[in-house]
Amino acid sequence: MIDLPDDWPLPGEGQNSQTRSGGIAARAMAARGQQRAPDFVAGLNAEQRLAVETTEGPVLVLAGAGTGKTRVLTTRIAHILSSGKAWPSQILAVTFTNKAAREMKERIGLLVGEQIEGMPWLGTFHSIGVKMLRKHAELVGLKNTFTILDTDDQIRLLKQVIQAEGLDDKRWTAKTLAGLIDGWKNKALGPDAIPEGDARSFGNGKGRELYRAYQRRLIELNATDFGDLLLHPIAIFRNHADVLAEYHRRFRYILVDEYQDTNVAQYLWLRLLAQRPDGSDVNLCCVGDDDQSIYGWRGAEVDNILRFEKDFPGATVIRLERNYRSTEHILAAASSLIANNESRLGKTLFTDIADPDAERVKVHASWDSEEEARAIGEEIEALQTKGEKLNDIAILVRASFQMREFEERFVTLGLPYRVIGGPRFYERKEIRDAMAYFRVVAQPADDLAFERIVNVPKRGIGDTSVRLIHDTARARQCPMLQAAADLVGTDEVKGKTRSSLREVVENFRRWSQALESTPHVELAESILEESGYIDMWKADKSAEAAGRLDNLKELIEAMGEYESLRAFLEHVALVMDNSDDAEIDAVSVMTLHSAKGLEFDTVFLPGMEEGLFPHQRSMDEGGRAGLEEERRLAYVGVTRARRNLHIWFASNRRIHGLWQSTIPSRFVDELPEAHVEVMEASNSYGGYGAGGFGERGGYGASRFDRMEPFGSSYGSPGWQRAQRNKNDATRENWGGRSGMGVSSRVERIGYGEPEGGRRGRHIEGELVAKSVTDTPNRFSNGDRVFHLKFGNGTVAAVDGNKLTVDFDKAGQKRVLESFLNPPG
DNA sequence: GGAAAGTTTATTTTT
DNA sequence: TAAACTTTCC
Repeated sequence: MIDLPDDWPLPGEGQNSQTRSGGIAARAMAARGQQRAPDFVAGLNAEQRLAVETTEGPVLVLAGAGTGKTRVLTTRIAHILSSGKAWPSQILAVTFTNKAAREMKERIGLLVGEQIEGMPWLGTFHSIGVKMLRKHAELVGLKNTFTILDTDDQIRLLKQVIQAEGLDDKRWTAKTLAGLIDGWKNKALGPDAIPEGDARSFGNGKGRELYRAYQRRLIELNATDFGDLLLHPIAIFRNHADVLAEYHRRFRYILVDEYQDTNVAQYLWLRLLAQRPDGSDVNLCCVGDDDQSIYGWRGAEVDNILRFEKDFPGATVIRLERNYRSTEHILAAASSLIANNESRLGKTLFTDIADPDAERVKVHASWDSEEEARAIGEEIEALQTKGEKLNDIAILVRASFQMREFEERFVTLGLPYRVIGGPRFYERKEIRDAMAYFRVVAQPADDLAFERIVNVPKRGIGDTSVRLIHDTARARQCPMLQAAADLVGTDEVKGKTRSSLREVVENFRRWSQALESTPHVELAESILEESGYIDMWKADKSAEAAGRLDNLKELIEAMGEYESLRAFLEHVALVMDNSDDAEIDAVSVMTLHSAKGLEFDTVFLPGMEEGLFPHQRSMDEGGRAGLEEERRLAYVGVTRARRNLHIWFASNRRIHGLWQSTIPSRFVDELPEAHVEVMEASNSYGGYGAGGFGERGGYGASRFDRMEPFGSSYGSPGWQRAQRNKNDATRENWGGRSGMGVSSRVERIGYGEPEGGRRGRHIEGELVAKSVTDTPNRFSNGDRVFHLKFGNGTVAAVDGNKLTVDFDKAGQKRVLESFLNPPG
């Protein structure tokens, strides 16, 4: 990926456009025999077909959920290629995520006949930005070896900048400033362009200076942050007409996926590329869904999509409303929900597939979040028994703290699940440390990386010495590595520190030399060995150490797939994907945000309560717009389901450690009654309100207490349900798993009393424990054991039927004996 | 340099 | 409540 001089004439592509041979387009045509226009559009509906065939002029495709958006996008590209309208290298296709880019590549490959490598300009905004910036880096004062900093580096750098300004970095945190700068960059504002008010609001009015100093430091470090990957190209386009003209000449078609998620910077970047000065604009096609815009808080401007027709006069707007994913009930639920939003272009999904057996959307109430998790767990087990694939089931939550309860439940049930989202591989400490070593080798000016690892492992180069190196470097305007090398020759550092530093400097010199000659995987291994980094973890006897060493091994292995160390570093900076192993059949648990673009047969939406969903904070901070974004998020959730949708709300939920009583989300009441089935509690007693236990004494006032029920809520499913269950709470049987029933009852009663919640919880643990204690312990200290979720481990302590186990991978956990087996 | 005690703060996340 | 982060103390 490191700059090739030029990449558009592809191997096999002739100069003469009449005699194409070997290119993708040509291959596609050949594959189709003599037919001029391959029949890609055959299986498309009229609107999709229009979206594919309207290749000229600005086009906005409003593609509702499940209407074949990706299919349109990929077919459109295939169509452009096969009809000879453009070479692969003349098409710019941008996505937001690497996953989407990858998927598009694959699908175009399938359409066109072969895995294509010929779409050099298909990628994420950022990866295309990097590509452009590597080519023209010097125009903004960078070298083309520049490093891409991630959020962590960014914050560390900002901290230094704040301190250098003589500000208190407690009062003015780097994190806050990072947020501000990100916001400015999303709007494409440089230090000189930010509003005065913004500039004054931070750091005793020094906001602007800090931003400026940060940008200066980035250039000195030969580094960019994510925002710069778009802002630098924008600056280049604006200041160097010749460069922009080159891209104008190159691109004939521009396609943008998820247009509703673009921010101002991305919009400007696109517009610069799409609008030629002579008015013969590049053909722009944006695909998106205003109803699925859920990233406003991250700078996305729904307005971009709402304004499209004004921005690009004469635009063709095509609506895709025919849904191929969900049942009519689910679509009706989605439509009725989203109809409550004001700012939208307006679409209504429909399906032609009549399914008389289709189940209505099911609304369930539960007493609290724990019961919610338990009941959903049971429902999933029932589905499993019926032969449903766990892979086709998902639990989508508003906030990640909700996931824990499900996880705990699933571990107990031994139900395989996978959490999507969560901490990424490349964010782990050991990986970042290793990467820091590699970064210094690849780019010696990377002071942030250098600082990170000069004293890792500990070599006696403490804060004082690091500061000295830092200050020396700043004074001489040279990289810290250089400054360190100079200092070694002086008396400014002494003793052990001096010899350690000499070794570090010497090591980096040697590794840098080896960079061009040694295979990069081999080099990486020696770096980690010779630096003592591997030994550091080998010597560490904490639970995680073994796992960290494994991760390092994995890192080195992953490296082998890239052609050079630099290519690998770039991959890590830009493609922080989580690989999910689809081979295992497991329930997916994830946030609604990460569910966008996915679909499942059965979807559970727990936590449908005012304050959680819609989230209180969105409403407080975003007002009406905030609420509408929450509703779009709910819409995204609903439209993920193909056949079954289960909506849950609990009457009580623990928020910041305090039990709060909650009321059903207004979104529940916005569902159409005809398509909803309010579920009776068959084996549990849900219900709204603490009414069954008399007054809500003991909990303290909930902030939801003051809220009025919404609209005509009394006739609504949520409310009816609530009324019915009000008084059932103490009666019903708990038909759960053996041993648990009793405990639940105890717990439930416990909740009725002030502070009973905690006690109930505790009691449950005890009871569960007792119910299985009859069998004598099968394991004792030091035994090797296997756990379905945590893998192999060694028993560290036995306490009744609860064992403390040091798992090789997962660390120390307390688990029930019954979930342990002998290894092997 | 590290353990212990105290303090703070609790959406959503990609690149 | 509980996890992350800071400060304090040896």
